Amino acid sequence: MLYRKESDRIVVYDKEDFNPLHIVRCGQLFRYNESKDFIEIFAGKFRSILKRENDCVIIDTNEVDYFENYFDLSTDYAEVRKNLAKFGIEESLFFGKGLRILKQDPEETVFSFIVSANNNIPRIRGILERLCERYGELREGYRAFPKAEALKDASESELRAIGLGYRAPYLIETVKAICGGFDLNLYETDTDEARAKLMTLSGVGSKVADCILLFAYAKRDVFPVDTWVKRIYKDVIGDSDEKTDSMARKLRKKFGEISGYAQQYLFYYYRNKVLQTMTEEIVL
DNA sequence: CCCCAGGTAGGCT
DNA sequence: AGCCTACATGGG
Repeated sequence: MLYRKESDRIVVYDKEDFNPLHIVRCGQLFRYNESKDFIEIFAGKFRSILKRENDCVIIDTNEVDYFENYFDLSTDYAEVRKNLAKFGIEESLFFGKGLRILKQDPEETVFSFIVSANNNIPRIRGILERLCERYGELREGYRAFPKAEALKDASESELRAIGLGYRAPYLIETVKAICGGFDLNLYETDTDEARAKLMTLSGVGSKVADCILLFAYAKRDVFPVDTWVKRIYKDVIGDSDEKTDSMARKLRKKFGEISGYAQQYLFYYYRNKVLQTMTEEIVL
C-alpha cells in the first residue's frame, strides 16, 4: 500500500485498495457520515475526513499515527484478494475491491456489537448515535464514543429510551465487568482464548465475539456468521438447518488465516445484491 | 397482521 | 454438550 504521512493528513496513492464508501458501508463500523464530497469517520474519540484529490484519497486528521493503524495501511489487499481468488469468489472480490478491515477500539467495538445483535444496521447506527450524544465526551464539533466509565451511571431505563431494548441490561453488565477490571488487551492473546474470554461478557455470544476479534483485534482467522452469511451458506452449500456454530467452524476451516477477509467480501457483496440499494452510486 | 434485522441468555433435556 | 424460545424496536 503506497501512502505518505504528513502532519495533518495521510495521502493514499493507491485508491484501488482504499475505497472510503466500501470501507464505511461494509458493516464493520457504525459511526460515519456520508456527504457528496467527503466521508466523515468517528473512531473512539477521534475523527477523520476522507476525500478524493486527483488520483489519491486524502485522510484528513490530526491523529495521523492513530489512523495509519486504524486503516491497517500496512496490509496488502492485492495480495489478500489474490489468495481469496483461489476460492472462486471473484465476483465478491471485484465488487468489494477497496474495502479494508479496520482496527477499531476494543471498547467501542464491544459495545457497538452488543447493540448489533438481532438488529438492523440503520437502527444500530441510530442507537449508537444517541448513545454518543448522551454519554460521549464533547470534542470539537462532535461526540467521542463513551468509555465504560462514562456509561457506568447509565440506567436501564435511560438505555431503553435510547432504543437498546432488551440489550440494555447486557450493556450494563458488560460496562460493569470492564470497569471492574476485565482486561480488553487481547492483541497478543490466541484467537480461541480471546474468543472464550470475550464470550464471558454479557451480550457477547459467538457471532459478536467473532466481530470483535475481527474488527478490533485484527484476528483474521474468524468467520462471523450472521443471518446474511447463513443465507449465503445455504445458497452455496445447500445444507439447510445446520447450526450457526457448525457453519462458522467449517467456514473457518475452509478459509483459514484469511477467513475474516473472505467473510467481509462475501457479506458485503451479498447484502448489497439482495438489498439492491446504493449499488449504482458506488463510484468513488 | 406478518416477517426481518450483523443473536444471546436462560432453561430444558 | 446441544436445542428451544422470549426478547425491544422500527421498517417493509
